[in-house]
Amino acid sequence: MGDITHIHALAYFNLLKTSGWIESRVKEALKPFGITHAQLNVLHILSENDPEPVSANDLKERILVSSPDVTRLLDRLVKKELVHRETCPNNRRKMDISLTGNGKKIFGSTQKAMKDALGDFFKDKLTVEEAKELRKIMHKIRE
Amino acid sequence: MGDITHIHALAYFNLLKTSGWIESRVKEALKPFGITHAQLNVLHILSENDPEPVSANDLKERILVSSPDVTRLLDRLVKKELVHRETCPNNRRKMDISLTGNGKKIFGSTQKAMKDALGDFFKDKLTVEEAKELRKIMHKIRE
DNA sequence: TTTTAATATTTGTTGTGAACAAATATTGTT
DNA sequence: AACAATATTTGTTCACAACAAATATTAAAA
Repeated sequence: MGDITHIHALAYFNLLKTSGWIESRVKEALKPFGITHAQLNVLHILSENDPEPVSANDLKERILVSSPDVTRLLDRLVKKELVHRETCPNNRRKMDISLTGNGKKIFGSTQKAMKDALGDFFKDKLTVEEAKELRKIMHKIRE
Repeated sequence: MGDITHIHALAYFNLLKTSGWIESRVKEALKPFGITHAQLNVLHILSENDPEPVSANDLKERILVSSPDVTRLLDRLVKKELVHRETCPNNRRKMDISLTGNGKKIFGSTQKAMKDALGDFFKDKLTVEEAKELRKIMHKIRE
């Protein structure tokens, strides 16, 4: 049992380390666009739902950020004109958040830049079988 | 080739997602101790070297934080009396950083709390084979 | 229908950390 | 002694986290 714990602990620390390693590469790739990883998450969610708008509350839940901060995260994206924010006509408590034309364009560019920056990872580092296995394990952990 | 990229991309996004998931659990586990993940990293490095002190510069390199911020990160730990900081007698440019008695105690408690918080992950979620495979893949990515 | 409760977002405040430039102190080199 | 290299600190600005509290709108109850 001691052994099991040790092996699992090593895997866990490696996971955090690798994730940090990847995140620093992502951050570097995002620098030219002047947006952060947190902001990219928002653009990603909005892009998935496009052209349907998403409410701030839905964003809050999908981004795992406490609700008070979504407003200010969006403030920055609105200021950069990447995101459009207007009160929902059906329920005037809600805000409809969606990508602007520029937001879509920038998001597309970041996706491309991230693929370039992570080229090694996508192409060379892992075999298809390993990538599949990795994905399977990730799902099992969060189960 | 399109398929390969897609599978690898899915694995990559899952890795970031899982890492975020784990980090949020770690953060929750650390809350009672009033220290952040970044601060825990410092305590971890100091604990590995204990009782030998570590210079701020060595910390900087092992923690992947730009040098200007190590000072203020340490400021907070010194203020909490978890860390001891004094000028190195051999080279008075350097600072010797080490754990205080309380720092060691708190670090020990956090390790225990983290294991409890991640109990599912350590024990139930992955088999020993999967944990080994995960660790192998993590190493391959950072290679 | 007025009151009350629930929902959705915003505002204020404080603390932490990232990024960059610049200052200081100490040591090593010419 | 002058100059460069090393190690840390300070200043500044921004992003984000955490918590409490305020506001506006809608839904439900009396």
